[in-house]
Amino acid sequence: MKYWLMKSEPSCFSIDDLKKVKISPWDGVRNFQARNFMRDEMQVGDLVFFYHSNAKPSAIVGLAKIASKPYPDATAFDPEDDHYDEKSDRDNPTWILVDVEYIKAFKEPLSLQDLKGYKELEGMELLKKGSRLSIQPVSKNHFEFIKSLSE
DNA sequence: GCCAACGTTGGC
DNA sequence: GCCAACGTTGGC
Repeated sequence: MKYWLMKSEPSCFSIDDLKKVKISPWDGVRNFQARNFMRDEMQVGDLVFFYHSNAKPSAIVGLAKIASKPYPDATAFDPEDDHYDEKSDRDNPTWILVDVEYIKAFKEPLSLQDLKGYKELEGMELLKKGSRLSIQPVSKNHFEFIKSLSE
């Protein structure tokens, strides 16, 4: 069992959107590091913190889980899509994703600012200066600590 | 809207 | 393979 944090701008796709559809492909990722986590390391059943970036405030807002094995991101082949990538080959797709399934939204979002106040979370990728990685592993200790904060 | 940090691209 | 230019992310 691994633990993850996945960022999304709520104006684009929020925890409420995921709640409505229950399960959704995590499409549009165009960063190799983030892709590699989805392609190589995620397992069905892994738990995920859903994070709202560029939000007021930016915060961890809920819990989800990985719900599929990796498969190609269809939006990369759609010229009408914002995330179209003309260099991605259907026979050898560049962009790979997994499905994410809603578990719950936290009663109170855990804001980035608040999270920075806990010494227990020192070293967490999300809290590092200049951290932009949109999909990142979370250690078991950090995951359980944050989950306990949400309860 | 600003800007720091970081990733990607392309000339050489 | 270096690195300048450019684009994107994301906090503030």
